[in-house]
Amino acid sequence: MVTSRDVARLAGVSQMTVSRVLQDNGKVAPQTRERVLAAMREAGYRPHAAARTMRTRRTATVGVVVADITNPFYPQLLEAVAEALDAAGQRMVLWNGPDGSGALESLDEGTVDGLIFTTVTEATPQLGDAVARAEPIVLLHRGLDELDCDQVTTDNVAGGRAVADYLVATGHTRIGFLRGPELPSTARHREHGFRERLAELGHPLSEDLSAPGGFAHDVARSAMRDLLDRADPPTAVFCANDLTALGAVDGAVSLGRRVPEDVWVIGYDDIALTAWDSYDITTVRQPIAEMARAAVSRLLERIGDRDLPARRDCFPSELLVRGSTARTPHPAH
Amino acid sequence: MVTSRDVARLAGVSQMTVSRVLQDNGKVAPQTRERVLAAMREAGYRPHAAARTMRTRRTATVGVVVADITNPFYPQLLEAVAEALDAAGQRMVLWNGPDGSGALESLDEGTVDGLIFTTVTEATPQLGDAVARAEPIVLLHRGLDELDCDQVTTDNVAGGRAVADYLVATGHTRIGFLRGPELPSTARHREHGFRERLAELGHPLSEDLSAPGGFAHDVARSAMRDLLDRADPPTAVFCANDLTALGAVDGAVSLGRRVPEDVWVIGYDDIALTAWDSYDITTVRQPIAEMARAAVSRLLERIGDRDLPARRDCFPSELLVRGSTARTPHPAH
DNA sequence: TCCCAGGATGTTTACGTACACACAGACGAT
DNA sequence: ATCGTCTGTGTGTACGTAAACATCCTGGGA
Repeated sequence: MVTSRDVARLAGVSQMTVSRVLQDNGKVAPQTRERVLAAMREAGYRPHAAARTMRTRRTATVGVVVADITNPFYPQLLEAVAEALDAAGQRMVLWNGPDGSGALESLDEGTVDGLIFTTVTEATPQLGDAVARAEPIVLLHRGLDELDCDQVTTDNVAGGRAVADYLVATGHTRIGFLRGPELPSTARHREHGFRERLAELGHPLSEDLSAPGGFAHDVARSAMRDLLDRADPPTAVFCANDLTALGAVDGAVSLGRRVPEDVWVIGYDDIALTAWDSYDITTVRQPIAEMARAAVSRLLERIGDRDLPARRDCFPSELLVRGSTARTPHPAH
Repeated sequence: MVTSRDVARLAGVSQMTVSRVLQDNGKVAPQTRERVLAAMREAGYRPHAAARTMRTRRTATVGVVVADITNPFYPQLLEAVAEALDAAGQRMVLWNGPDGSGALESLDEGTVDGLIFTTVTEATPQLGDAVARAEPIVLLHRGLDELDCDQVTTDNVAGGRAVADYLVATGHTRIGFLRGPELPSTARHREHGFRERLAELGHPLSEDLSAPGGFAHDVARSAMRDLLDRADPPTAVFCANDLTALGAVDGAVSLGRRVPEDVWVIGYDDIALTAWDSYDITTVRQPIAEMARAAVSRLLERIGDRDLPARRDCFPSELLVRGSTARTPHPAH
């Protein structure tokens, strides 16, 4: 292995001067710097990351936690996060799975400088402790009301309300709902806004048309089949997220029902798939790339200064009407 | 920060004894070990990863390179890789993008112990050098014939041949092909097997029914539209991968054509989406989880002993017939 | 009873980098 | 001429862990 000492010897300077050239901030005479750079190239020198980390307490690495990478929403989010991190010269360690404890351990071991959680469901003691110690942690996409830390989310309540407005305005009265899991803030807020606005408009959500859709395709598919098999099925179904909406459409398709002729379907997230011809699903768009960039820059700020006050960024969302709803007049029931 | 020295002081032993307890291999008396473990818990001790790496030259971290994480195939592969790494106590650093040079640099800086490339397209000098230095590198999914390193792939030639057999046996004569990019071994081998077998069976692929489908949905969609808009369109189209097949189906749907009544579509990879009702696409299955496990265990072996001879694991693949082909009799043309 | 084997534990040091500090030389102000 | 300042560079050391080596102690065999 080639060390900075070897480079120093080759360039006829001290090891410290090599280090200064490396950091590119210290004062080094131009011709000395050139000599050192030449020696580095000649020796094929690469600084040893662990040694640098040892001194600086920085890893240039950020951890990202995702509950389920096979949900197409997360690859889209991850792509944007990865791009922002890459632009900032940071590496990305990925944890897949509902349990973020591995990531928190890594933070304690100094393997990463900070963490982005995209799928928190509750403020575990471990997470609460880390936040209390002012560890650099940003919640992206899903938030936690009770936790005082940086959070980057969208206004899911407003999104839910927008869907309610839309469905009532288009004349629906038998409105179904495939709800998500109980804990994620996204699912809770969407449901809350949806229910609240429906009630305000005089069409409170009928409990027998509300079914657990999970955040999974197969769960949503069978829930949709159950809804459609009733004597008086819903004319429109709002789904907790896009993956659920895809499942709902497939549930309808599996029964020979047509969307939107027999039933309207609305999702949430605007994953790429929903725009494809076979699905063409009305959904609520989140500004994924902007959110990812905001989360990354916020995290890097906090890594630089842990004393910053926690901030909550809430991005707007937008209803995108596609073929699963408006392109056909709503069937009268 | 709590160090092993603090723990040692608390337990009334030397720092080295703490280190021995940590490694769990050295000889430590049971009651001493208990005392040390108690002190660790009391102090909330976490070993400092960088310091350990400094001494052991091991990071317990593996890098994974993926060209495009939004292609649903890769999240499925990544999920399996992540699970296998997690089970082995390894962290995963992810690089998204066609360029793996960042990962190779990380290897040089000692940030990762080894690399898994899932989407190599060519043996760049950088990659060749790393392999020549016996760096732990495994190619997963896509291979490189000319590179002497560990590779875990499927028999894409056999897969291509199986599709040719199937289409000819079911009576197709006007067979279309949406080819993938030129470089990836998967695309090349599938095409080679497909062409070869078609020729053997007396139905060589007609060049005017072969179109560039890329490995992207939108490219495939418009290529399919072009094919179907011809005076004498194909009765079946084989696509370079599933994402391409999804695009092909959507291209057909966008023209009001029906699958399989108007045209058959076959993909490759068996991503979860292809089994969903709205697509229901015949495809060639790869044993994704097994491959991921093989790649991980192979990489860890090589990290342990760089002198192992390079090995190539080639897994079998299997044609899965679904609704995009066989469920309806092939229309006579 | 003595000695030695072998297990348990301690001491010293090195991994490669960057920080704190020291110091030499150049140059301008007094 | 003297002093102080500033720039460029070198010296010593510390980060936290684990390897190598040293040392202590216990117990069993002669």
